[in-house]
Amino acid sequence: MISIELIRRDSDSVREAMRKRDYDAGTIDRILELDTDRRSSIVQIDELRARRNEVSQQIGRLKERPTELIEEMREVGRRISELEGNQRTIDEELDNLLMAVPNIPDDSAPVGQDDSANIEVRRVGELPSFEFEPQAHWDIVEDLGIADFERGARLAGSRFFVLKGLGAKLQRAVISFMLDLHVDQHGYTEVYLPYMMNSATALASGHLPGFREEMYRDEEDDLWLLPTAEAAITSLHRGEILPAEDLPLYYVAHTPCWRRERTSAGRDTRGMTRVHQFDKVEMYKFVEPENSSAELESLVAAAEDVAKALEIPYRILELSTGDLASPAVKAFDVEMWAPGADRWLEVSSCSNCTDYQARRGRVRYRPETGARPRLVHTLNGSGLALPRVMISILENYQQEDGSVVIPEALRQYTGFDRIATPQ
RNA sequence: GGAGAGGUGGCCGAGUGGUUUAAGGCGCUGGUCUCGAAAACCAGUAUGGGAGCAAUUCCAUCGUGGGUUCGAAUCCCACCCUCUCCGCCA
Repeated sequence: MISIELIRRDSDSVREAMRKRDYDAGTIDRILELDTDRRSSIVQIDELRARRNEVSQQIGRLKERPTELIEEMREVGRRISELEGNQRTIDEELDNLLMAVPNIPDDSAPVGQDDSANIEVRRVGELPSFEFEPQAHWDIVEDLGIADFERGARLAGSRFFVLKGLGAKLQRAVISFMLDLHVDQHGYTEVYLPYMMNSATALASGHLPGFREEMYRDEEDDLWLLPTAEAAITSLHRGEILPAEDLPLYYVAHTPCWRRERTSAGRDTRGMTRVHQFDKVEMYKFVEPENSSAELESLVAAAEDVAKALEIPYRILELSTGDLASPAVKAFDVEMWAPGADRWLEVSSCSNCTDYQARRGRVRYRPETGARPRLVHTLNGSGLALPRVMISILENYQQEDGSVVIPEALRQYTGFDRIATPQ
């Protein structure tokens, strides 16, 4: 949520920002209208309440019940209820609109309508060349018997998969490797989270209302399966006022992520490039506002470190204004090279959300004793998404004999250095 | 799932319809005293929203949301959470 004060103070620049994001700027006018209504309604209600408070105290001090005053206050009470009902309607519409407005893109973010306007910032590592025709991961996993899409579909439907034998163990190893790297090299604190969240949590991160159709839901208990750990971690400090010395807070979590993928039906249908359930290691930061730009850089660096350690070629893209997630003001994607499929795969998205989520979740800190609380800034980034990292490992490290060599950095976690025999 | 007990400010804790603008204590901040500190004493110490150039002032908030009443921390209803016991269970 962006601040209503900003919309009041500088609605033109907010409208301009919405245009950059291809978001309907018309809602800004409606918000301003409702804000005016809301404030005049508050003035009326508060005046009546002040009068009622005063008179009621008077009545309490009197020995006898003044029936005329009581009758008058009864009428005032009726009027207050009426106005309150009206204001609830205003507040509800205002909240709904405000909650749907995306964050203001950073001035430095490249302006564009969609991902075609993203900018490649840098490319690291040499693309591998093969003496043979490199296979795509869906063939590699089938030949080695380490993943099973048919049985995944049998259990849960299309776009679910089963990992088997050394394939399952490889994923487990990569998870441990990434968690350790972030904890040991970058100072993150590991957290284990509920894999479900309530609506208040989804609202704080901005996944409600915007991501509603993408999430799986348990209606009966008002629970949502995490589409990403980011949603949960945002609410770790929901409603808190943190002491300044606690900041910055760095968290890292491994969770499965569930997505309905309704909007991308038909895309990436082969293999495990785009699936309904995938594991991810997620990094998340709560920081002081002044530092969030620098913190975004180091967040990207931590994500990159995984690719570097695995010795897989990757590139960094800066997202255009039209491709930013709604809480983000600036974001970078990390894409790993997949030589078998002959394409880049997005394995991470690192975003600075400034105070957008902090305002929704009321996550604040006190700069110094006695000072007024301020909203923190939050950042999130994958570090990294498992299936696509698995794909990159399999496709980059495949051998002519059909086996796959395990990257050096992973071997202490896997306990094996090659997957050669079918599982 | 069943029964019972609870949820009050940063913390402890009083408060069962009206000078409660939430007692008292602890903590914290500032001050006096001191060479300095401790102790003692004095003062201050929530969050959000509104009006106002401002000083200031008003409103809301005692788990959450409704309700009763001129008036609710206090009474009623629903829900959430914590604790104890029982049941079930990895």
